[in-house]
Amino acid sequence: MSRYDPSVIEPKWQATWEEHQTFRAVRSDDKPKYYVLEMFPYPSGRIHIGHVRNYTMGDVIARYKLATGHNVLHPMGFDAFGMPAENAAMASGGHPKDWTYSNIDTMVSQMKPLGFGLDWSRMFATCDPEYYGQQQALFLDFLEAGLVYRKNAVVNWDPVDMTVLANEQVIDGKGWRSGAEVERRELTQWFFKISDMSEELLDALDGLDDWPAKVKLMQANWIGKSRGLQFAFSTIDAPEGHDRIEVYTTRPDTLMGASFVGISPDHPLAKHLEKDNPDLAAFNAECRKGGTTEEALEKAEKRGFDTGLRVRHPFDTAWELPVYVANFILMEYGTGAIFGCPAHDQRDLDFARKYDLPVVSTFASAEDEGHTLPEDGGPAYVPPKTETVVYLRGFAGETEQTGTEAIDAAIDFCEKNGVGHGVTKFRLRDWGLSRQRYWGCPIPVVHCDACGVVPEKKENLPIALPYDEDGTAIDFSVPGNPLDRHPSWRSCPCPSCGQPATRETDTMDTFVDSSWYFARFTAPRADTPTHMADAQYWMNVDQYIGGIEHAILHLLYSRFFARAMHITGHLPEKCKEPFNALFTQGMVTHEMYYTGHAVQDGENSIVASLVYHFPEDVVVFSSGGERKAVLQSRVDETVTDVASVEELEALWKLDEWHNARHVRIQSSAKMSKSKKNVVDPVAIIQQYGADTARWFVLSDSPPERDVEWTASGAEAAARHLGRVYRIAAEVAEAEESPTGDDEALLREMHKAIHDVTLGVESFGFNASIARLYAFTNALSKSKAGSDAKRQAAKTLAQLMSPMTPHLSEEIWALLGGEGLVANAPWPVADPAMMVEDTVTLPIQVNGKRRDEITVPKDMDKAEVEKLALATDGVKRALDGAAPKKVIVVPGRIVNVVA
RNA sequence: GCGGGCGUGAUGGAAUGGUAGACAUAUCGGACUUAAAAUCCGAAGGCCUCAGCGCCGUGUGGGUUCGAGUCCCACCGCCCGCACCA
Repeated sequence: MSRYDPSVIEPKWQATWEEHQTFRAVRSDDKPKYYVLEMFPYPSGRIHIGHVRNYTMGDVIARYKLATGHNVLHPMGFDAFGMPAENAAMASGGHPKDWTYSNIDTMVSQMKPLGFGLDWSRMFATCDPEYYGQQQALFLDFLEAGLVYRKNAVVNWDPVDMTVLANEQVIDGKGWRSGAEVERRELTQWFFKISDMSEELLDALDGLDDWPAKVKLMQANWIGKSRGLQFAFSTIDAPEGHDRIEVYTTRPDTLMGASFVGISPDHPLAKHLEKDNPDLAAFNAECRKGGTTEEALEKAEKRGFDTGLRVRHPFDTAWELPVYVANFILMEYGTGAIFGCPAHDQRDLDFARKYDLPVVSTFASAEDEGHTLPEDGGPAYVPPKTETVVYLRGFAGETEQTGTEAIDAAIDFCEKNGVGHGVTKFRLRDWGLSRQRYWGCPIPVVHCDACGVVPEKKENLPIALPYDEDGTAIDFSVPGNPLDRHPSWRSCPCPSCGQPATRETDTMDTFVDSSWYFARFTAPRADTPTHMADAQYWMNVDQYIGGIEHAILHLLYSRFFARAMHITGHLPEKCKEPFNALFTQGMVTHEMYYTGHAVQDGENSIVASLVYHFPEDVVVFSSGGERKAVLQSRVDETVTDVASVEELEALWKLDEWHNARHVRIQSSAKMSKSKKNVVDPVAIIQQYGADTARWFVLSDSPPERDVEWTASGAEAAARHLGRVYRIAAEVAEAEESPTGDDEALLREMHKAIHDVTLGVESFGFNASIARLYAFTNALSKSKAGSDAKRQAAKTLAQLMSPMTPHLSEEIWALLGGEGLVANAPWPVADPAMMVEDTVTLPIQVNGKRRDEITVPKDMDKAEVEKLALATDGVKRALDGAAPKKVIVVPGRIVNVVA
């Protein structure tokens, strides 16, 4: 009998699938379609074990759907634009294009051995001119539809690298690469009008039933809807043009507790006042400086500057309030000005205490009446808006009402009395898409002295990035955007007047590339962005799978793009929400190994350092119930003939004695190169085969949770697959034998079909695999006849085929299965076979299990009750007393109440 | 601070309100073997007066129920997201 050898069978079946084009997606009306998509990878150069997990999950779904009679679309591509390619070019010469395409080649060659059922004929990279040219066409259509516009915006500018930085790239106020102090600079940038769709993007979340609640919540928070009152304070003796200060508040019910007005250092009034006030100018400058990171803001002290200016309270013109410039007020939110109500806002209270401003309560707790004034050092009284409170200084609505009711009443009152109006605000800003980078999709517009900003003509698309067509290589050796320095690329005729003009050199944010690739996969070679019939057929994505880290930006942008593409006629109406179901998978983690080293540094000081080691360089063993580890190299060197744990132990102690070279084990964490706690999928496949890797990453943890990669787990998975092969081969080669205990095995089989199917359909892959282990054990021990065993083994191959497709094909062929297991119809569980004729019922007395009875499954309740009461366990527990009540749950349990 | 989630053996984890710990890892014992690996068989939540017809047990305390890991309330702990958001 041959042995299970993945290195032989895996390439063989991959070639067979390729030959039969098993996974080619073809449109046809005779079958329902199913579109399964995993978030496409960035071509960093190597695939990661996390990719293996992600794509295996998608592949399980894809293969299962194929077996259940669907036309399956399961494509793969690369999110190929972005900074790393440019950084690589800057660091080590070469060109981002060469770097990227070479990485893509490598990664494809690493992915193919995993045997994913992908339609590779649809593959593209977002840096293909065929792709980004269509993206430019979309941009032009969006422009025409008013979905893109240009405006001045404040950006983080790195003066050394000469580029705009995203907020995430600013660390402690310095550029993440250059370390230079980041400047605020106003630039003209392109923006997508995503904020126009705030309300719709928020409301539509409700319809996404198959999205994780967590993701929907994160998106809702990001969009950040709030209802409040916008009104103005009139100023006293203010500079011209500043006779009013517009403020926005979500708590207009606390208006009678106002004690100051605060404005942002960037507020026009603050900027005006600082001209004649050097102290204020200094204060404002100080506020503008400093980190813009959340952490820095969190720690920053709340500081204010009394402008000396005063305003009148809208309800009482005799009531004057001071105006402060305060460092915690953001110009970007609301109107850049607030009124402070210290009694009911902690931040305002801190501020009021610091500058000795009055604290006036407007409402009190309904329970302990009276005292709501924050005691010295006590917190502000901020109950949930849903709580009913007693208004002490109310002006609208009942005396006793909830915060929400009071807010509504206050807005109503103010509108009727001409003090402002109710407004709904969103936190969501327009999406700035301009980047001063080379390796991105060029924005297809031209700047003409005569005509201004002119869109390119569609027939001139793609506006391709220059490579070295005219003999001029792109120069990445100096900072800044190479497109700006290119001698000829910028020059072009104006699409409108034909006079010499210059191209826009900004490129698009890479999030644009990933905001519509799912639609492009439905017609990847079309000469328009999409092909309507194909989009109509294949869209939406039925199941989208990816990391939670994309919960906000990528998914929100994609939802915006789908709507914008519908408006511009590139997607049908039904695609406005492009992802029907979303699944966010967990990471693959690994424990970490390090040794401590003491190094003499100078004469007297000793510096300790940690050195991390790769898992393959470490031998982990167990001693006295404790897991310990030594370096592989030490084992080889000094004890080539280690025969026992004790000897290894001795080695351990020796090492410890020497210089603490023993390996410490640190608990599992996300794999990272710096911690060396990585396993390389390529090495794993070479060692165990793709099926083992696939089986393992699905087996031990629920898919949404992190899974810890362990060497023992991987070996166990490999052993199990070897066992399955062996059992199947034995069944295949067994002599014909009469029927034996067939029914027991077939019952197990149908239960396995049922449970595995349920697991696959509900992302319970770990549960499916546990069931497959149990079914394998049952088959192994079965005394059934050869026909039944053969049938069970074939079913096992089918049930395993989404997870371990190569092994399954091999077994299927071995057992004489017809065609490919990939194309075989998914087995269906027979309900009749899952119900036992007799059932064993546990008998409880007062909820504690005391005995059990085995009865025919349809025995009537009275009969069951009689038998239950007659059992020894029940008699003993009742001790002669009569039961108060007996509950019989047919087929489940009997509970006697004593 | 706000919002969400999770607490089950040594470990990863199973359990439509119905026999808690499936399945796997690690561990221990046995068979086979010169030996090891591989393979096969078996044990195993804790406690006790240690195989019984016993007690306890799903973070802690309460509640609902004939019956709670599961539902409700409070607390403790951990994880994640958001946040000078007016």
